[in-house]
Amino acid sequence: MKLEDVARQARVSPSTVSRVLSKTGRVSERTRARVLKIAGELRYRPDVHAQALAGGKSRTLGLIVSNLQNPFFLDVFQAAEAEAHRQGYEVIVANTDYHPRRLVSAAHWMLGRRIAGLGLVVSEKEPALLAELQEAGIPVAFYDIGSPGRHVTKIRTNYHRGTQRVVRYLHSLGHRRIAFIGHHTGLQPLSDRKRSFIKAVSSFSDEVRSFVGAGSDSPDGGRQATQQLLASGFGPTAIICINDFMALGVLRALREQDLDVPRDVSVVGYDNIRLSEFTFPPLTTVNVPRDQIGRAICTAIIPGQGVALEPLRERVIEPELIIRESTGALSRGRVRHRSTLGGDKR
Amino acid sequence: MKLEDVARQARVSPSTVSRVLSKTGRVSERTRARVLKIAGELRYRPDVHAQALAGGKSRTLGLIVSNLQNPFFLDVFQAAEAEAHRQGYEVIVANTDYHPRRLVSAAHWMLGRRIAGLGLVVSEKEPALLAELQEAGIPVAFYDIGSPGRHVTKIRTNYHRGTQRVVRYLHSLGHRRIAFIGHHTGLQPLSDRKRSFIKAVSSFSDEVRSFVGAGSDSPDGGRQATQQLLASGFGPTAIICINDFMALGVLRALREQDLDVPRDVSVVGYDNIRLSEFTFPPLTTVNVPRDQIGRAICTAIIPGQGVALEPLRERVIEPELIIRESTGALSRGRVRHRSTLGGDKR
DNA sequence: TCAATCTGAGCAAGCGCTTGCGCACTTACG
DNA sequence: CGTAAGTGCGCAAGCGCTTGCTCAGATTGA
Repeated sequence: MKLEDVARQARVSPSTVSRVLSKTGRVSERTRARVLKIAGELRYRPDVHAQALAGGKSRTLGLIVSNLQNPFFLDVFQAAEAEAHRQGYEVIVANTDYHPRRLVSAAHWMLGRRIAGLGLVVSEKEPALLAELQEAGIPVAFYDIGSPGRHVTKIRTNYHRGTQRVVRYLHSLGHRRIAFIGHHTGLQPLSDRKRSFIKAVSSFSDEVRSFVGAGSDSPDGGRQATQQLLASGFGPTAIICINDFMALGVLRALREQDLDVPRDVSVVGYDNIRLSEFTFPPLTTVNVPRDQIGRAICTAIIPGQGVALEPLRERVIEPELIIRESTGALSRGRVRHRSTLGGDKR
Repeated sequence: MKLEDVARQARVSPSTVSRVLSKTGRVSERTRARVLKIAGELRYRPDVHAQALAGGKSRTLGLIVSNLQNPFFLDVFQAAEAEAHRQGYEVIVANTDYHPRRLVSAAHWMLGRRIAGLGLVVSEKEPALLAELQEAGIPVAFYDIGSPGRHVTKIRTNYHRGTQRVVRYLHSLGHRRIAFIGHHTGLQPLSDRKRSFIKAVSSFSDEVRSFVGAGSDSPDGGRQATQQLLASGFGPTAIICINDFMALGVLRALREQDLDVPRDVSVVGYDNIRLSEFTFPPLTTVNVPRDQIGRAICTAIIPGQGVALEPLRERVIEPELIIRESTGALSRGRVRHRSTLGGDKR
């Protein structure tokens, strides 16, 4: 079923059909109706490839994320998709699993699809890629990494401030031995967050001690990092996780060692994913508005809106502490420190 | 950067460049190397649209799912994607949120993209759509719905058997008042599962009583359904959820009413999503191998493999009960029945 | 040594659309 | 009533690729 078939049946030229379908150009009401009718009957579906080729412009946006399994990224994707649809655009996603190589191949794949704009919500980076994107001239929006520039918008949340608030909050509850659990510490934005933690902690002079552990970005990663943390003998009274997704595993690991949250150990996540309300106990966390991020990305990369009007832009979103039940005042009794348990993996 | 540019720089014809890049046709080693070199230097990225148009065939697969937020679907998608990549294909996803209308528009969108095959992992259906897909002649794989036929493969897991096992297991633990919590009961495959439950329960004569509740396919849906269930006065000693995702909310609702799992109420999920290991308590569930499903879908719709060789196929995957800690023997003491609480919404 | 075969590469015809331009015809205006 | 402006539609030239066909030159076998 091609445009030409519809044209023939409707006894008009292909151009007319095209104009009717794309609502451009002048067509009489009668003709329009006839064409529409025939097109419907024939179940005509325009070929996007031909449209893209002939039209030269694309209504597809690309989004690359680091880990779709982590609800944070999924939420950003769905928010972006909703906003894009609202503006008549589509979005295609790709996942990198934090591998720079996959970042590059995903970007190339999108470039081949002639996307109108690209959103990058990843922690890994690849300098050569940035240059290539600049060169290609398509608008790009980064979250968390990179720097604004020509055709490039940077969106970020103030992680530093968020972490600061969490540390202060825990300090005010009496916690003095705090651990941080993250992942992929080799990637800059992620190690920046670790450093934010250390800095925030050290602002309380030497009174507060800290420890940093890491696993993969998954509940299981959180669990393993926690097991190591507990085996280390550090004996934290509070654990700050780089995100809620890992915190899921932290809670489990604690439970496995018969440590009660928050009585024995307080736990704080980050992101405020929907799941964080459903953990046991419900997780204290920091809200990161994925919908705003998703929308900001679209606004930034949809042509004729963001970049065009306001060349280089940086958008900072403020974090908000959400206190639930996984945190509490330091209990009088010392934490049950089970360094012996750490060694029982025999 | 177009093919022609590369050709000019390499002093060969576009056809030769095309043949080098697509590894088809005979090209001398020298020429090949030169072309490859130039293409690399120029950062040439073939335009998929032009390729698709000219080549006439597509290496893109479509996948439509009901709810990407539910890890079950995400897992199927990622499994399918991995398998597709292995075979040199790409996959694009669309989400319907259980709306038949969105199913149709997603399918049309994919048809416009001239996908090579379509996988449907949805619970809603639309008879007209099936006809249209048949007519379009692209291979289709259904999960859970539809029936095999020309160009159509059906993949399913034996939900009935899974539910049966769960019910038997709970019965053997002494449970006699069992509730089922599902969602979108208006959709056939979903109501089928509800009926499977009722049937399984009734196989124990009238000894076992049942109750069916429903919410949306989310933790929150599970939570709300549970609140209603508890308010109903039915006083279940065990709850079977249509999936783990909803079970997350069921656990939370129970906790909110100070009901202990499994002492007061046993809970069983379905799917064995990764998260089910991280709930409190870890969830007893039924494994549904998403990777197998994803792979089966690819195999079925990638041309020249599934459908072609073996016209109509149906593939059934067996479920396996996974016992964790959310289920236990019925405790002697009656469940604390808090019908009073049910009424406190004033 | 000559015809038969093979090799490597170019020509050109599309693939299914969009769109600038032009043409015929209608309507408005002085 | 003549000219100008407006309306409705078709023509044809691409968009960036793929691929069947053709063909010159190298290689081979009897």
